[in-house]
Amino acid sequence: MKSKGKAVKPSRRTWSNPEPDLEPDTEPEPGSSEQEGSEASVRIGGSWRGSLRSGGGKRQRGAGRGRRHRQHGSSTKERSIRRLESNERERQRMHKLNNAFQALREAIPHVKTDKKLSKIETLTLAKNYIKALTTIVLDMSGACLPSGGVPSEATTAKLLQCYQQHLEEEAEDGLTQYLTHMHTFNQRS
DNA sequence: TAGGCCATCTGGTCCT
DNA sequence: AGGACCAGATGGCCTA
Repeated sequence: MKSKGKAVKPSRRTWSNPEPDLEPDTEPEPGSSEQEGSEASVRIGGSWRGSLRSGGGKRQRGAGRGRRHRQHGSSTKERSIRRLESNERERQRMHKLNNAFQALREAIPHVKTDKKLSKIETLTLAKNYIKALTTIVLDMSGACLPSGGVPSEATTAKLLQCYQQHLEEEAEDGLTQYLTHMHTFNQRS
């Protein structure tokens, strides 16, 4: 396990722990003033960074774009508390995501090395693994993938049915069980 | 030392 | 209204 010194980053200026010479109350919030998009730099994430507002951002979802900051009408202290709570939730969310990645790493076969799979490697291997399993399962059931690589509707329905059954049973050894179902299915049909 | 990977913070947007 | 989700930014650690 790599120690990445992430829990605390003392050298970093955080919103909740700003440098003494910075006055959060007197600073215009990014995007909340008339200077929107005209600042050479904005303070986001407790750090100074280049302006994001002028075209660089990809965030253009929904009709709410251009909306002003949500105004909570609360004190600096209350906003600070909410921000800390929000950070904590985000941390927990990312931990859950990482746990899921770890579970995925353990579920897919790969050459064991000292170095753990990165996230992108994990996703890529998982995708390939699913493709390989699908091919095997279809072979067992006498079907085969069409040239496009996409199973037919009927085949997909069969796969989903077996997968659903597997989920309901919450099998300990998922793959074995899944393949057994498919084998049984094949024998019956 | 550069580049890859990652955790964390943050603000915007979506959803309930 | 508030939590979840998302993606950009930042900086630390590690390796080639």
